[in-house]
Amino acid sequence: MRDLGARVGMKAQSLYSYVASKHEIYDAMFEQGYRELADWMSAGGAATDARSDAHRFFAFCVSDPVRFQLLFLRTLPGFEPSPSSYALAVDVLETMTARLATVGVRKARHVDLWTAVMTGLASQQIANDPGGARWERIVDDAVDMLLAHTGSPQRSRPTTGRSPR
Amino acid sequence: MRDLGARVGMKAQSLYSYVASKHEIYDAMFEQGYRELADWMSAGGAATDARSDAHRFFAFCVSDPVRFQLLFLRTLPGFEPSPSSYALAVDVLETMTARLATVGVRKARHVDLWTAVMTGLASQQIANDPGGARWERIVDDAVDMLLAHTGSPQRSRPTTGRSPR
DNA sequence: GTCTATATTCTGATAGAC
DNA sequence: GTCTATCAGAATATAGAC
Repeated sequence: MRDLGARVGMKAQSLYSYVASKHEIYDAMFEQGYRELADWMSAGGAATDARSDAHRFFAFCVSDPVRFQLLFLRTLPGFEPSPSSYALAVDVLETMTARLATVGVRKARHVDLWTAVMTGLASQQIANDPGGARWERIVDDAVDMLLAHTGSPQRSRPTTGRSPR
Repeated sequence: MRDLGARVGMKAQSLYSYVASKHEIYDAMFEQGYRELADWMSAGGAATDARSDAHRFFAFCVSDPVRFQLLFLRTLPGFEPSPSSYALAVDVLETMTARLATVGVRKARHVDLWTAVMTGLASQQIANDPGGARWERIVDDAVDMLLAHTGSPQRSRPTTGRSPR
């Protein structure tokens, strides 16, 4: 609270004129994070290319490790999003599920697999090669693998000429 | 430190007869965690079945979320493992890489892809379905997908009769 | 709308008695 | 080897002056 106050030119105590508690701030950040995700993904245009979508999501994750931790790792001690914030998160994730359906991913288990793979790539990048690109470089690889396994047959191997190995 | 002291029947201050600082404890836990991982994986016998290896690793991760966070997420503020602990971690991970080579995964980028997928599955399980099995259920699926993409041709589709869809 | 003052509790850590 | 006593500072939060 002191750090935050300093950042906005206030004493920590003055922040309590605006929010009731520290967790209320976490909750607002959680909600804002998911709104940013929705904006970020829709800014990429219609979901037609699985690779570019994956790169957009990956970039969103690694561009703000703290936000990534808040939205996807949920490791903040004692924090749980409020029902309304959680509902927003579910809503945004459903929109992303719809984008996946566009490239032929329709089964719930396959959507779960996509989220696990993409967040896994991002978390390893953040944890083990911050500032680098070691896991970013295999995003394309991962997308091809996922599409081959989960996508509709006709879109599972787009002819981009960049297939790995 | 007070909680820890209480757990071992001591005042927090007495712990400082054994360790110099809290971070020294973190470091010991980090080292112990990787030793446990090495023991856990080797207890599964020789690495011949990618699926059972994957399930072993997944179980190791979700069986202790705090340890998982310490070893693979690295989100503890201010903590970095000591050089010797880090060296141990690298060593254990190399042993796991050797296990992967057994099932035909030899390229460094493919090893990175495996770790990202497996830790991704575990972190999603821990964060979004603690105590459940939503992501555990797709471990087999993920292994088949990974092997098809990264394994040696002859082992990429083991005839277990459980291949998904 | 922001401040000072303060309450309360907790944090990691040290000194020194027994 | 563990204790009591204590420290210095940080945490979240409230009350009330200006």
